[in-house]
Amino acid sequence: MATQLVQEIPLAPVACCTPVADPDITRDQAETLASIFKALADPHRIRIVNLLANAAEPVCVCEFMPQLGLSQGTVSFHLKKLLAVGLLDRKERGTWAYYSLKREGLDRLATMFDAREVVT
Amino acid sequence: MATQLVQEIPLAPVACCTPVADPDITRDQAETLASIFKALADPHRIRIVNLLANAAEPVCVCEFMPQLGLSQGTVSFHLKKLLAVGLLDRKERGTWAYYSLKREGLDRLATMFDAREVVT
DNA sequence: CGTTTTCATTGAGGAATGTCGATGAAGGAT
DNA sequence: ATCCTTCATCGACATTCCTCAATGAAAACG
Repeated sequence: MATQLVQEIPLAPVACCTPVADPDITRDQAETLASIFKALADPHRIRIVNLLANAAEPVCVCEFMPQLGLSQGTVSFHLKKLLAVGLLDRKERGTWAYYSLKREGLDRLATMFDAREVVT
Repeated sequence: MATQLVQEIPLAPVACCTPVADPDITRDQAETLASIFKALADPHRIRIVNLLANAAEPVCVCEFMPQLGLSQGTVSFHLKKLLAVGLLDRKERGTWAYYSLKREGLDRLATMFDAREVVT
């Protein structure tokens, strides 16, 4: 019975499973992709992106602190992470620093799944 | 000069920046989203997804070990992470465990960016 | 000039993550 | 029944991550 169950499925008879095609992406590509996901792998950074998406204009650092309930240094820490992977844009204006969403960054993420470039 | 530069931009005159719209997503939603991204925030797990995307049929654990160069326990560790967020499907067959991509999981990710549900 | 404001960076802590080797559980084979 | 294979889990360790308070740097203002 159990033996038949195994036979039913068209898998390799000897080995445990059918050989898998070599991966399309290299180790380096996987590393790059993971770093982008890593930038979004934090609830506070998700909210930062969400805040920026809702904002009609660039937002300065001091705005995030009360919204997120985080200290100023921590906010800069998170913004830097998002900036590093190209998801955010930063421009200084006097003493202030304004952040905005980088459309290319989001589009790149969208096409990852749309065209299945990454995964398929 | 510098003062004029600040004035040029139509931002709030007193405060440092324009008030930002309240975030669309709740703290809980941000947490959930972050957990999904966290599952993909590792190069080995990216390669696992890539391998599964290239595979025509479910893949057993023993196949990942040589491909990734990781110990068996570590492979199970990563598979569990992806499984937990609904990106993978697992079915046992005798002594073996076969993993496959869960289309709904990927589609959910895709629509996140397509429809801008998450971010916009 | 000195003071104040805004933001980035640093140092230090505690928490979470990734890795391995070892152990355990469950099915198949002899 | 005994042994072997496959896989999940556990314990332990090293590394990375997140957070704050404190310090620096640069611009605006008195």
